[in-house]
Amino acid sequence: MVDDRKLAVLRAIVEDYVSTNEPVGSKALADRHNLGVSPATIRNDMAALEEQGYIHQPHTSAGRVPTDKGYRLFVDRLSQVKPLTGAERRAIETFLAGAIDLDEIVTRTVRLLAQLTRQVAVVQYPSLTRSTVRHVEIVPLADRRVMLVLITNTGRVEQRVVDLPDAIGDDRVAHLRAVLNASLDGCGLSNVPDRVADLPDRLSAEDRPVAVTLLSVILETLVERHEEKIVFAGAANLAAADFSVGLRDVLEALEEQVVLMRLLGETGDLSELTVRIGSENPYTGLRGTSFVAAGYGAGDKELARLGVLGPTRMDYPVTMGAVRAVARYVGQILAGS
Amino acid sequence: MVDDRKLAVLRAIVEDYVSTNEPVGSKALADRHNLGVSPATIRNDMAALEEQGYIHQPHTSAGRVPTDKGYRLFVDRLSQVKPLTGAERRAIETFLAGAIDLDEIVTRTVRLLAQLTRQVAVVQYPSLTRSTVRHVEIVPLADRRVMLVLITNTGRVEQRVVDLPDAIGDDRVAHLRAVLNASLDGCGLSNVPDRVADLPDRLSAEDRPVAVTLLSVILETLVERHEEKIVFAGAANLAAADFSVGLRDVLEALEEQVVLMRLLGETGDLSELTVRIGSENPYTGLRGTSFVAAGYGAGDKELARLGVLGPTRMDYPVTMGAVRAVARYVGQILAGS
DNA sequence: CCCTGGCACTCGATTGTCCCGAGTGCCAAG
DNA sequence: CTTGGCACTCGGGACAATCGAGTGCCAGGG
Repeated sequence: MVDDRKLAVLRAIVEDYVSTNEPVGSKALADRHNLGVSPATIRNDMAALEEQGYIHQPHTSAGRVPTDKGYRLFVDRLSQVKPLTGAERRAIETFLAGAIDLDEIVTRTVRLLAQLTRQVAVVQYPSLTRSTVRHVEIVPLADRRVMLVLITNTGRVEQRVVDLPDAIGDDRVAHLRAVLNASLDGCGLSNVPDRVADLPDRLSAEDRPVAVTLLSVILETLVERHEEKIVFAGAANLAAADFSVGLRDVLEALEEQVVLMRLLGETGDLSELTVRIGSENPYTGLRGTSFVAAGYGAGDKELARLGVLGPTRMDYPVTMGAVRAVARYVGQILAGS
Repeated sequence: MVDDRKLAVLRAIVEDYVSTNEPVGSKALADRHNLGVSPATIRNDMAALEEQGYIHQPHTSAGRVPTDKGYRLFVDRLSQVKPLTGAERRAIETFLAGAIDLDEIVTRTVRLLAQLTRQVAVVQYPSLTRSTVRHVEIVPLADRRVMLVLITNTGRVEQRVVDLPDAIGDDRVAHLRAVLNASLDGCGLSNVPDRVADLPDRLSAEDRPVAVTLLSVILETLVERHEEKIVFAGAANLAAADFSVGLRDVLEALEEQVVLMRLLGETGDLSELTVRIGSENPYTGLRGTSFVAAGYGAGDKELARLGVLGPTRMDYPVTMGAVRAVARYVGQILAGS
């Protein structure tokens, strides 16, 4: 039914359409790729492919264009991820190595990815929930006001100003700090609630109200900020692609954290690439776009995800190569810092 | 030369063009605005206005369109900033009041402004240089590694991980923390270099190398981060405006921190609105756009600026009203927190 | 002196028509 | 199963005609 030659034809159609952005006809195919058969034969194959929904013709007397299903088959079975050139690898490395803190790592990564793929790059901040507490700091600001700072092993810092029920002296601050750190140091963020459940009971009556307030803020921070921050870059590349229709929708989607969350949300194996094509996307405004995502993390835990959004008609092998490479390098950087 | 009636005509042209987005002719003007004169008279006035460069006709037999110079005159002398409605004010207030930290204030502000004006909003983070140190914190992470946290009176937090030349114990950390806070508390950030110049001399030989390292990082942070962070929102509104040409340039400009810096950069009095129209913009890609900016700050110091970017053909009175109002409210929020 | 109505003119946009060519589907022969 | 031939379809570009909004100018009137 779908023999090898038909697959070869489909591959050729995808490749040509991606590079020319014009519906591709049987003659052009026969010329450009040496398939060893005549245009007429190709026409027959095309008819079969269309019958099965892999390609589609915009109007009679036009060439064929791959459907989402066609791209899917292409990605799954007909293409190989294309590794980056040595020069590109080196560029990534030096560019990312210059980053001094988490913010900058993320910012540089997203720009890098956008530039590399000439599309829109999306990067999620390393997850709080999957990282561990490295340190808790309590900074007195006034008698009844402190700043609470949570530092994680991924270099992320969360801070909140807290108003306390009682005034509190430096010595008690030091004590609470010591207690909190003893309880939480190295603790996975998702385990924090368990770890601190009985903490107030172990404290003096004097310390208890303050501790309760602090703990509730800590827990709140962990929950509220569970919605992870996501940034994007390269919107200008959208305008270059001939996105005439729907550009507005795409821009809107990019500014909606929720939509981005859902885009990235799917869990996949680390170093496994996820490709979402056209109508496979969870959001209506993103029909017509495809999304290539990968998880990244320090060591072997997946901390967060990043990806690239572009027209359905994108160069999948190259894009996938770039995403995979960048994800790996970011992981290395995070592990090394 | 430019008598009152001509100005009225210019005002009418700007208003009509802004609302219809079509070149406006003499007949339409006579109909819609009761200027008390006939179309023929208006034609004469228009000819004069064109002669002086305030308006322009795309082609013979088309209506007139304001030039940048025309808009400039309109903004300077013919329009009044339009205050927001009560409902809008209340919405702003409640929306901004819910923010819990600086990041969220800025994020909410930029979204609010974008939504309010249906254009692209740009907000600069409150300047480090004009704020004061509220607290310096040193957090030991490992023997020879600490995290340095700088908290400012605007709620901004800067943190850096620092590798030290020597191992350092908790007691020495506490000592250094005390010394640094004693020197820097309440100090304007721009005065920090002076304030700490002689600090190493006042320390024991043992503490000196560590202190020097820390101070150099502090100074570095102040200088490097002097390039203030700028965020924007509402890019989708660009697509709605008929920006067919140049959209790409505009998006590129928005992602270039440098360009945004220059856009916002001009100093103006606090609560003074700056309007940059079309070719008055510092960046080529932004011809065709206008920018309305205002400074904001807690109390009477200007801390940073915010603004709105839109097509030259924008509703200036309304936009200016929104920018001014938002700037004031953000100031209040910052002052109150 | 300025305003007004009239009039001829310009020119972009719209509509309709025609034609071309790329590309198809089908069929009969190899 | 492949191939060459052939009739057919249909989008897009070129061209012409028409329409109408808007202008500039001029002569007459307050």
